[in-house]
Amino acid sequence: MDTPERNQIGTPVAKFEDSPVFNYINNLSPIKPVKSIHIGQTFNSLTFASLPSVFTSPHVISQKESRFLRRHHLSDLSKPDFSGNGNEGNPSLGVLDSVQLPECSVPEESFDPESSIKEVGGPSNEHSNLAIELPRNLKYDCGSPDCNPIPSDGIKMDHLPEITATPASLVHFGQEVSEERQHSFESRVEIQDICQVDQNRDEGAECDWENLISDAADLLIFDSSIDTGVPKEQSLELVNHETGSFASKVPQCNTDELQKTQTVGLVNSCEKIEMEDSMSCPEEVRKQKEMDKTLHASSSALSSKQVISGPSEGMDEEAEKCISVGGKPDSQHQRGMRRRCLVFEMSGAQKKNLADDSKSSSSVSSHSDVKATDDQELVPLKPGNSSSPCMLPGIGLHLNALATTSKDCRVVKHETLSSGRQLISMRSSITSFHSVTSGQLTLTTSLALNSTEREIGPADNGMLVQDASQASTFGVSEEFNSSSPKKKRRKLENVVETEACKRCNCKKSKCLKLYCECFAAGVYCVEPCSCQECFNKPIHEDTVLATRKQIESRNPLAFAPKVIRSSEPVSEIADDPNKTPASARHKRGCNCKKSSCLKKYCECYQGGVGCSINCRCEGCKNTFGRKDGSAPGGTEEAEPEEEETETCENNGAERNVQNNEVQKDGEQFLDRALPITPSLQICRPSFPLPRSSSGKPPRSVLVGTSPRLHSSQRPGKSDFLQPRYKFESILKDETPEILRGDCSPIRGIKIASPNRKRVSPPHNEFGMSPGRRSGRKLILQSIPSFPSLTPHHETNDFPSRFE
DNA sequence: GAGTTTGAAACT
DNA sequence: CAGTTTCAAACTC
Repeated sequence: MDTPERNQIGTPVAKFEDSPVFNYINNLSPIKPVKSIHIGQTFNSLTFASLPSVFTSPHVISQKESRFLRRHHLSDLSKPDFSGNGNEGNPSLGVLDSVQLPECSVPEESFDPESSIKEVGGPSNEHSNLAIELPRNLKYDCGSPDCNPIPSDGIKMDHLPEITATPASLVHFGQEVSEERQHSFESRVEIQDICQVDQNRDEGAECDWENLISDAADLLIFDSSIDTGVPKEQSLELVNHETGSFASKVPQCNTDELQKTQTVGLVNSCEKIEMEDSMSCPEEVRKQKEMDKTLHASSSALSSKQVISGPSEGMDEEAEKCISVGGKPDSQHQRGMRRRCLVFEMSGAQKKNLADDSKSSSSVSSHSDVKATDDQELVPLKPGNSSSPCMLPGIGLHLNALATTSKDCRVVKHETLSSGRQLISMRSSITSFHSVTSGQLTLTTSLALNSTEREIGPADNGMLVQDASQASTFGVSEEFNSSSPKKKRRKLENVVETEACKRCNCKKSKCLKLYCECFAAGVYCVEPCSCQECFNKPIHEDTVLATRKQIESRNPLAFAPKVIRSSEPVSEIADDPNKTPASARHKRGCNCKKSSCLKKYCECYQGGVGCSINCRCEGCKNTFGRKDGSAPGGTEEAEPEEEETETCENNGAERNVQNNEVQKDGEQFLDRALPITPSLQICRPSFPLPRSSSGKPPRSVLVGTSPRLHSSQRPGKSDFLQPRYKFESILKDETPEILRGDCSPIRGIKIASPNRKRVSPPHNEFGMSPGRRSGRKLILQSIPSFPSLTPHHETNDFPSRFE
């Protein structure tokens, strides 16, 4: 296969070389180059490992450049159309323009759209152009050249070659620069194949995918930067030679997007690369097999790279770069910014997930891999997820805890994916991740599950919410990934409704105090915010982080999720006593005096949870559960921490109910409960609860990266609740699914009671009810919520805990 | 949209 | 730790 392709490629190249002028002309007129070069280029880039030809031949370069430029132009052009905003303070745009102009003396701007139309051969409609441009623009914001999602078939055909060409060119560069890099690209390509397979399955969701892709592009960009790690610089340099800074950025983005984007052309190219044998349409089975292989390879590569690249700082820088590149002032752009901030971590997590998946159990491999890819895509979306403030309410400013982010991403996935598959993938990913860091797979897995569940919560709260605006994309992604889209949708909707619109109206706090909802949620302020003198923006990242640290130093729990939520919407909770928030409570409790805990002034009520012992409210009438225990739904809520434990143990029936709830919610509740802040998530899991006499875990130091860790532990009473849940979740996780059995109710009972008893050594640190709590507490301690963060500690802790 | 109420956060 | 002040959301009109 290689030889023939090479030959084919070679001829065109030679031609071009012969007539450089022709090339230049071609560049000017997008139509010709695309048609003539289409096949050749794709094959070339893909098939040829050695790219000297590319470099030698100005044609190729020019073409590439032109492509990049075109897209840029398109994005720019489209920008005004969509956003109507010029380049708002995006220096990058200006740079891009400058770059483009010199190279393409002929105004491609007007040209490009037309060219695209011409290429298509179909009737040229402005609408069609716009449609095309939109995806491009979106992608472009991300810096990705994906034309894949092009709506119209004809358009697709024409554009595909171009797209493929870019990636291919990238691949070439990588090869030349370093074999490692090439490997990474190939792996990416492989990943793309996987994505394609998924796409094939979900052909219906293409439209959504476009959005998703665009959204994900941001994340992807980060990933790319991370993935490339050292090689990244090389790639940048190479790119720079040709197109300049912009180009350099673009290729990275492209690669990332390519992975996620699923274009036929890409698929073919990928297949060619890896499968060279199967030029014909590859079968899904084959693809899957290959995907598995590729995933492993890619994941390994990615993981290694990630480890090397590490931290958020790099991430941030790149994020900024990407943003600058995207350089669109549009609301979307801002969203992207926000997401990035929040998602960042997500992206990293995604990468990790991939690697993890590959590493993770072979059994899951094929599915998990696929899932992983899907998850990645999903993750970005969610962050819109985020609750992810959006995505995640608390996820925190993002930058702080990268590790957390990864978890967050996972969590997000978890939420989206209620299906076993997803869970599995999650586990695997987590496990692998942990293994990398700490090396304790088994423990980590269980923990990971817990963490993931917990994480879900945060996503709901904050960061995820951010993307809520993009919920549509989510829905698509969710459907794609999850076997039970309905639930996911529901959750997403809820999230969107409740937290999606995190916005503040701060006037004096500069959005640097907990008064600011955005800041408190760990999210940057965004467009919808009407704050004044806002410092809670990526630009002031340092300030934000510093302030955050200060606040955390004062109160480690400051950014912890205030409310441990149940997954169910408030309405449901209220309606359903069984579902009640027994599991959900406000950590610190409220202090309401006049609102009777019946208004949103009450944080408990606002969080849709019942008041607990922790509350000092007066005249509590919280519909979700009264402080005195006379909760409408049940006594459960009344006194969350202590009562819950007691009730569970005391009342068999109640216990069952609770267990069921817990188990049911297990995923949901736990996630929500703990979740809000990534830091918290990390912290909690990683640290044993305060039971240790001091209350502050020694690990804090490790966790140390984020003060949050401390917070997680400290929390006093409320924390116990969380641990408990954690414990339950852990139990679930620990027990193999098979062993667990499907019967939820039974499961819950069995699992809960036995484990607790087992674990419960006689500890009454808190002086709570002795037996039960102590056991739970111990369990909680034993459970290292986040091994990954504190590998050493966890390793140490694990043996003792589990034993 | 302005003003009031409310309770958390911040401060002392 | 308690009391006070500040703040911004929630609420009312």
